[in-house]
Amino acid sequence: MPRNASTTKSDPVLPHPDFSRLSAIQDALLAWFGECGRNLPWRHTRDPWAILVSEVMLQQIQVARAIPFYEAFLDRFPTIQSLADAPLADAIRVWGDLGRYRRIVHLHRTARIIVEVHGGLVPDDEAVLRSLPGIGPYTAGAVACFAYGHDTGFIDTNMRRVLHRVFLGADVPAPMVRDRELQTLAIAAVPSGRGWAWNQGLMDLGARVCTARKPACDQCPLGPHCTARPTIQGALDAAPRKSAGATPAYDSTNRYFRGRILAELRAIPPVPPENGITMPDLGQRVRPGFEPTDLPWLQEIVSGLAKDGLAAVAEDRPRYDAVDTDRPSTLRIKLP
DNA sequence: AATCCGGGGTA
DNA sequence: TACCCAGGATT
Repeated sequence: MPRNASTTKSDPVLPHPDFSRLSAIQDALLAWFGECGRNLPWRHTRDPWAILVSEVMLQQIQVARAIPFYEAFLDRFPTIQSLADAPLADAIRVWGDLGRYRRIVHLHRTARIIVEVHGGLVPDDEAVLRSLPGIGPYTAGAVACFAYGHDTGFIDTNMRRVLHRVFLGADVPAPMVRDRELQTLAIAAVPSGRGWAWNQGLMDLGARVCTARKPACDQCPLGPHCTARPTIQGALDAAPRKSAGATPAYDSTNRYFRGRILAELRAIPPVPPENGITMPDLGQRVRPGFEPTDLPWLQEIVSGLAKDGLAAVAEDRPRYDAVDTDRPSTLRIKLP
């Protein structure tokens, strides 16, 4: 594969990927996947909408955790139209406490764009997919392959590790391998006509055999063909330690309180006369011992949520407040 | 290039 | 505790 010849001067020169046994590797992985592949809900459908929902949910969220959320979300929003028609607040409620809440805002926007611009059909072109909110190189490739059967290549954290080890070896430092180069490799490795099973199999192998910490090389169907196998243990032992300082307790982080605040906002009934919650009330609900001096801290986090499109801030005025100038305006927070 | 985003599982 | 997980947007 003439990959190095096409790289620019600024790119590091990588060892030539070993494709000499590509055919045997393809056969071995496809056979293993047929026998040992995971049984996952989104593998029983080719509905592009269901595939898109699954891929967005699975971005940095573990498979086992995503499954119940996937079922519940599609039960409530079985079609693109149903999500596009729904208020964002409904979508946020159905997303529940899955986390990564900006993604439901992006998915909601994407559903509306697909309805308004693409005739309600999920695009099958990766470049078009990448132009949609919340869809990057991985998700675009996954939708093109898993929904439309395109023989395309893409990389997630599992596939990156497997392709790196099998074709480049353990001696190539991970930082040297750029995403674009590895994606080029991924595309070149896809067996013609078998892209769906190949890419699903790569992910399963990375999740169950070729794991980050303890790869089970003796049980790996690609073991005899793997470039990294002879040196993988030494490379893992020599892996540099990353951490520099103590990580703060999670329940003191911005992230934790974003989740807590959104849980409170979701719990507010979506029907009148409920109209959000005041800042002091919100503070007392999300943080024990909340005091008025903590209001700026809370305001900061709420502003961040509002900037992400996850919260709306409205002034709650009495009906004839034009004459009531002494009354301080009260901010009420709710879902957008 | 670095940081942020949630939360749960694991060694 | 620190790392890991079917990434992407923002600055």
